[in-house]
Amino acid sequence: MSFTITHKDKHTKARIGILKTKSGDIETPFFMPVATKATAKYINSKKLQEITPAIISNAFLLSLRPGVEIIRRFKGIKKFMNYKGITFTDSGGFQMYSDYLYITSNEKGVYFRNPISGEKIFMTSGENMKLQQDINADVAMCLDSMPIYKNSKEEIKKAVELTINWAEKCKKEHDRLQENIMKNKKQLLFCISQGGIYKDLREYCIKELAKLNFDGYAIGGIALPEALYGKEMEKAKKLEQQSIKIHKKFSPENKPCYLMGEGNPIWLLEAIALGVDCFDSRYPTQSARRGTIFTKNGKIKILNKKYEYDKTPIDKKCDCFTCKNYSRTYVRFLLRENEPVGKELASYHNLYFMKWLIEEAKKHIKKNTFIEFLEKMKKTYK
RNA sequence: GCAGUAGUAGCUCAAAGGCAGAGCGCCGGAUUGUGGCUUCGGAGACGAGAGUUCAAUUCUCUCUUAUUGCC
Repeated sequence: MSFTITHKDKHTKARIGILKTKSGDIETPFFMPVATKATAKYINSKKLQEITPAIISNAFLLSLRPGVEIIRRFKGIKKFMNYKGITFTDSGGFQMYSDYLYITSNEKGVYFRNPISGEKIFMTSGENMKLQQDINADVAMCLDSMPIYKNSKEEIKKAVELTINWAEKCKKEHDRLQENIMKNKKQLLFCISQGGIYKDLREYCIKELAKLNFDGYAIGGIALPEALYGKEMEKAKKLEQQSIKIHKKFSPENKPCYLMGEGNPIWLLEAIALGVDCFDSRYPTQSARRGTIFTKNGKIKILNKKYEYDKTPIDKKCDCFTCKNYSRTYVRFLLRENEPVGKELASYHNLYFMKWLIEEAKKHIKKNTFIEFLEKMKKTYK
């Protein structure tokens, strides 16, 4: 058993668990920054190790550059980037969201456009498994078909069918590829459910996936609120939570649940309350680079004029490297000047905040006070 | 002193006898399994005066400022 639940909150569905991987154990819940190209932008892997137990990279994009052969010669992404935490790779299914990269797909696989050479690439679900095995992260993700909000229900249903079809093929091929590997050295494989905001499609998709005995069950395609639901954020949140509830209801209780793409601190906590164990997002790092900083009192826009003469740290209550050493004025100036160090300091802080957030959440789950923590954060994190 | 050229947004420049635009800068909002480039809003201007005209920022004249050349 690769996942063990060690504590269940008495008042919500929040829980603490241990996920065993070939690189070691990781306590859930946890948050992974996105390190698409084997680095979180502006944060090197050693710094990353200080502030996050896991990262997720992108197998498809890494296969374009530097190419799988290079990573294979390092025996995998961990040694390639010299990161000692837990690593995940995403298949590249999410890149169907990108008009620039995605061409089309069928039951066998996906056609992508190589943005570097312009050539058309066809990748089967099985080839994707081989690719992720070569990159050798601790956890691989199934190739899934991610529908976008513009799609009709018919199209989303097709995406669900394709996702299930590929998941079956991925599982089979992954089992075959890992066949001769010792049990504690095996790469884990998580599937991803789709279905957009449609309850029946979500239910159908996760029920089918639940039959296949994956190591983890991810929820895909819902954490892009504006793209998915327009500007009605409250409605978006409700729909997201509805999807999570359906997913949880029909997925195995004793397997980790991964909400893909969620990086909004409060929404993330609410997802934990529903029993989600694992998250990833570009949001903290991307926001940091663009001047939105997470603090214990809420998001601030450091580029706003009111911080021009603010000599206090980004977050007075934070003891991260950035907050211990630098003022808002300075970080603001660097970001305005587009200086890489500004992006680094801001990104480091936002990731440190995510680490703090998850650690607090875990403490409260262990004390059965998670619901109070959630309510407090909702009030103070404006 | 004479001759030429130019005065349009904070800056660099457009256009047009009838609603004056852009880029940069400024102010604010978005940002969620990151190819790359972020992106979307907002505020903000016709050097001064007179004349021609239904109508002038535009044409004419005077002044003024800047700039170039010549004496």
